[in-house]
Amino acid sequence: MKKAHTLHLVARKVVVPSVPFDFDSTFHKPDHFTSGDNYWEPGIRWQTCLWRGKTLGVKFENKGTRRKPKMAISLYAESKVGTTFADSLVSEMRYRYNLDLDLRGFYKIFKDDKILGPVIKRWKGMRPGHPSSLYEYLIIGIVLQNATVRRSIQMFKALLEHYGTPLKFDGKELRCFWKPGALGAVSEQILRDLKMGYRAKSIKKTDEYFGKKLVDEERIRGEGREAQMEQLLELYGVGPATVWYLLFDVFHHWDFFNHVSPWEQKIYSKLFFNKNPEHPVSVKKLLKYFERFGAYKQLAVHYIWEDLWWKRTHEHIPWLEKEIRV
DNA sequence: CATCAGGGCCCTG
DNA sequence: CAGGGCCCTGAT
Repeated sequence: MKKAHTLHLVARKVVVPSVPFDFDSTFHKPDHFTSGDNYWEPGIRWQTCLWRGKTLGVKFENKGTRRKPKMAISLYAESKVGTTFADSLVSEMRYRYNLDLDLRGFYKIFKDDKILGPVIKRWKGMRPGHPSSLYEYLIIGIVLQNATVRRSIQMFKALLEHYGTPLKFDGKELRCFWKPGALGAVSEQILRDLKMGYRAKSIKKTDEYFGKKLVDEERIRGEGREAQMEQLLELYGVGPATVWYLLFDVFHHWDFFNHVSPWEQKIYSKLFFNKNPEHPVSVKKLLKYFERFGAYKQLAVHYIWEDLWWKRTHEHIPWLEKEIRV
């Protein structure tokens, strides 16, 4: 087993997110299952981050309130980092967690909506977002494919345990993602032995492609949705389901909703139509229903989705347990 | 015990 | 452009 690298506090920055801001629902998504690269408790999130080739520990702390947001970002590294580096990391986090997102338009339209209104009230200030780079998200997306939650977690943990770097910082020991290309010496068979199944090929190809720096995430961010979609679909192992996740989580499109996977279909059917999983509402009908949320349809469903998962953290929901199979 | 579908995608015909 | 095959796992 690899020995953990000990990191030291090298920078600390204060960040003021846009108003309103809810720290916990932004930095902890109960449906993003724990995998050993992050840890959350109310008011604090620890995570690892591979940024510009460095393996880092990052700690986010809530130092404000919904209406007067303020937070601290502490950076832990093996050796000193420059101001430019620290600033670039903070700016990346602002992007990934949507800390500057203006939600006022969304709230204004839907604050009195029968379904969304109460949810908005509960989660006012929650941002969508995802901690991963495009490469990292693709690996996660691949292990999500055609697998139940439990199996996906098992696959991701196996990868992180074998190829991730253990980091020790601020009393936590968490694993950091490997560099794109790091799986070059790992054969497809080895990945199969880690029970990746046929996904092994996609993981290999993705790693090889990103290792050669054939994808410029920054550049793709600057492009329009259609162009982004086209390029993402060209990647081996990426189809409609994965692209739909990517466009929301990595590229922050709130208005795009064209795909519903089978388990989500069952959950939406219950949530929006009170239909049991044995008789789910058709995908077509669900998509049509989401049209009511207009330019915010994906964001709206995210709010309702997260509301459900938070509910699950303090309440047993039998029909949901049956669907997710953690 | 055997069989089968699943948070999809690729590839073949 | 429809559908078979794929890894593994848990449900039946």
